[in-house]
Amino acid sequence: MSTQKHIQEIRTFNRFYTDLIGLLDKHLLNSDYSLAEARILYEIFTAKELSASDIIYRLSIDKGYLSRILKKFEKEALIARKPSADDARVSLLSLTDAGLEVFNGLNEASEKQIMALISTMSVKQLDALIGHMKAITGLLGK
Amino acid sequence: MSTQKHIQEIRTFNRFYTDLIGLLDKHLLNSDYSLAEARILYEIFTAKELSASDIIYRLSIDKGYLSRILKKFEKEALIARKPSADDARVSLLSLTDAGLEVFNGLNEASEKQIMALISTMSVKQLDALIGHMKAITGLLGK
DNA sequence: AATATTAGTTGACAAAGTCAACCAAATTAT
DNA sequence: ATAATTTGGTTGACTTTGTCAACTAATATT
Repeated sequence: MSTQKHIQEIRTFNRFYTDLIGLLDKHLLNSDYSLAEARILYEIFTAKELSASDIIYRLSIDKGYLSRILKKFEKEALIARKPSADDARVSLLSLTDAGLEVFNGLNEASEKQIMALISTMSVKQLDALIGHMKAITGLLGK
Repeated sequence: MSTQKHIQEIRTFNRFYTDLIGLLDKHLLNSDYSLAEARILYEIFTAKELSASDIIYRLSIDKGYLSRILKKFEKEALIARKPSADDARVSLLSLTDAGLEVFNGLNEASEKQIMALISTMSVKQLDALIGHMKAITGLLGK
């Protein structure tokens, strides 16, 4: 692959996901949740039960910030905290039914944003994007 | 495609790009530029010459915020403003050599972040991701 | 020529995120 | 066992990021 072409692919890819971020930010703005909040809900959903520290580790988020977001989530009844049997300092977090509903709503909205973005791209651009992902995969020997 | 599988793909995809956003945010944090700033540089790079209004239109960014960022860019000599011949209210923006250098640096750093993320994914996950993009493309009749 | 629109700047503010100090529980060293 | 250190989490004070409305100057509309 020529360097020139490679640079072009990087730009295509960067362009794609920065646009995606823009769209995502916008749709989250219309929702009542920030990107950080959406990511936190995702972590809790995926793990079923985890501690605040786990989230800090996975998302590299500030613990003070997280603490406040979790407080808000609890107030909105999106999450439940159960004291850990192993460690009295720790609360185990899980999504409530309301939390799951919010999480699903955010995911569905994301999907729409992705489709909206992809629909603005040409077949050529899409191919370039997929090709670039594959190229990276190849570079990594997978 | 079964609904269950479809939901799973959406989640894979959402997960991928929200993680990407997290990484991107972090690397931008280590740089001296915010995501908004990176996107603005991208626009100016792509268009060669455009007005602040063009950027507002393309990125749906607040004009007050943009105004301040452009002021900062000008102070750092990343951009040049040339009065438009057509409209005396408008300045046409372009990247300086310094601005181009910053833009290239940000792009390169992004690439590293993408590779870092992809390297954590399994072949199966990557296939799912690419498959999902293709599926969306197919749904859109491309 | 009067009126309305548009491009861009600025001030005041709100939201997002960071940092350091702190408390309580757990772990390690002595 | 207990003193010293580390870890999980909360809070207050702060910075950065982003929004909104008011304003000026130039352009477009009637």
